[in-house]
Amino acid sequence: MAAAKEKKRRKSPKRQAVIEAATEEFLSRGFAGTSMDRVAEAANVSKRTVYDHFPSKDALFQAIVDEILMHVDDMPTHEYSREQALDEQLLAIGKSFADTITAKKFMKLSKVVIANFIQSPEWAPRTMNAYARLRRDMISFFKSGKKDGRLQIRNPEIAASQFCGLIKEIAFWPELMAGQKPVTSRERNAAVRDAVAMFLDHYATD
Amino acid sequence: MAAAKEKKRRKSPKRQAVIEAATEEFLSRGFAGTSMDRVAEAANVSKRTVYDHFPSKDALFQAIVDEILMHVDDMPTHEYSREQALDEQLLAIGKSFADTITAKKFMKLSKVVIANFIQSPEWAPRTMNAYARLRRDMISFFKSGKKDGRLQIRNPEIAASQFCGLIKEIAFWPELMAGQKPVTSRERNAAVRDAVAMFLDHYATD
DNA sequence: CACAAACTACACTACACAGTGTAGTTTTTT
DNA sequence: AAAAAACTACACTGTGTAGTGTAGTTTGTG
Repeated sequence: MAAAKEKKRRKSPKRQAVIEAATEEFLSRGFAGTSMDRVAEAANVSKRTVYDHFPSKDALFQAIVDEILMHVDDMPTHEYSREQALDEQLLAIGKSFADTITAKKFMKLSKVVIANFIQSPEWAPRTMNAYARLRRDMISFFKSGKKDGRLQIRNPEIAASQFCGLIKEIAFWPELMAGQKPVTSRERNAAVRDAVAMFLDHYATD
Repeated sequence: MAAAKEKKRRKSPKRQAVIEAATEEFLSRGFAGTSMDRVAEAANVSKRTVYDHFPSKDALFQAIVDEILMHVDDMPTHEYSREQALDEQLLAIGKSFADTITAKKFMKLSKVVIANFIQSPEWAPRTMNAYARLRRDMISFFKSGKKDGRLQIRNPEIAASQFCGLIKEIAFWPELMAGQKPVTSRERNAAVRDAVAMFLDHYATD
C-alpha cells in the first residue's frame, strides 16, 4: 500500500535486469503465476537483490505497470482542425487509438491488469487513469467539432465511448480474450474505417 | 481436462450447498483466491465431502461456470419481422442483450472467467461458445434484414460486433473494470437507444 | 588504498493451500 | 433391521512461495 520513500541507489546495473525479467514474467504468467524466485533467476540476480530494490512483489508489479503505462503518453496527439476534412481527422485519431491498444505490450499488460482488478481493486484507479488518457484527445476533439458546428453531439464523452467501443469490440477484445488470433492490421484498419463512417453518418451535420 | 464419468450419487443434499457456497466464493474472490477449505466451511460441509462430489478445484469451478452459462439460454429470442419497425425490433434485441450481460451473476462470472482465460486458455473455448450464443440471434436478425432489403449490411458479423461494442463500451466494461459504479438501468437503456439510432442511421436503407 | 554501495549464496521462517487416507457416524434405502 | 450411501473429523503429505537474516564478496569512487 505505502510507497514510502524511493530508495535511491547510486548505481544499480542489476535493477534494470530485474525490471526486464519481471516484465517478461508478469506479462506472460500473470501476477499470481509469477514467483519472485523465478524473477531473480531470470534476471541472473540473487533473490535478495530483487528485494533490495523492490520491497515486495506488489511494489515490483506496480513499478512495471507504471512503466508500461508511460508509453500510453507516446500516442500522438490530434488537435481539431477547422480546415481538414472530418473523416480524415477522425480516421487518424482512430488509427492512433487502435494502434496503441493493440500494441503487444499494451495488450499483454491489459490482460494482467484486468485479471488483477478483480482481486485487488486498489490497483484500478491509477490504471484507469492511464486508460482515460487514451480518450482525452478524442473527447476534446469532439467538443471542438461540436463548437465548430460540424458535429452534432450531445454528450462528447458518450460519443467517445461509442467510437472506442466500435473499434475495441473488433480489434481489441477478440484478441485479448481468445488470445489466439492476432487481429491483422488490415482488419484493424477496416474496423477504424467502419467506425468513422458509422460515427459520422450519425453525428456529422451535413 | 478430463471429466471422466459423472459420479451419480443417489441423493446428496450437501451437493447443492457446495455448489452454492463455491459459486459465492469463486465469483467474489476469483479462482486463485478461493480455497477449498473455505468453500467447505461456507457450505457447512466437511472438506472431504467437497472432494467426494468434485474431484478437484478445477472440476468444481467448471461445474459452476457451466451452470451459470446455462442462464445465457434464458435470454429471449428475437425473430426478424417483416412488418414491425426496424428500430423497435432492434431496440428489443439490444435491451435483451444489455440486460443479460449486465445481470449480476453474468457480470461476476465474466470477471472470473476473463481473469482465468489468461492463465488457463483451456477454459476459453466452451465459454466463448456461450458468449457467441449471445450474438447468434443478432446476426441472423441482420441477415434477415439484409435479405429483406431494409438493412444495407455487408458483413452481418461485423455489424453485430459493432452493435455489441456500442452497448458494451458503455453498459458493460465500465462496471466490470471499475467494479464500483453499477451502471443504472436508465443509462443502460440510453446506451441501447443510442446504439440503435447510430446503427440504423448507417445501415438502414431509407 | 579504503570505504561504501551493490551484490551473492544460502539457509530459514512462516504460511497457505490442494488433495488424500482413514476410522467412525448419520441417513437413506430396501 | 441390515446394508449401502452420504457424510464428518482430523490428521497428514507435499509443495510452492513471500519475505528475512546474515556473513561474506565484488565493484565503483574519492
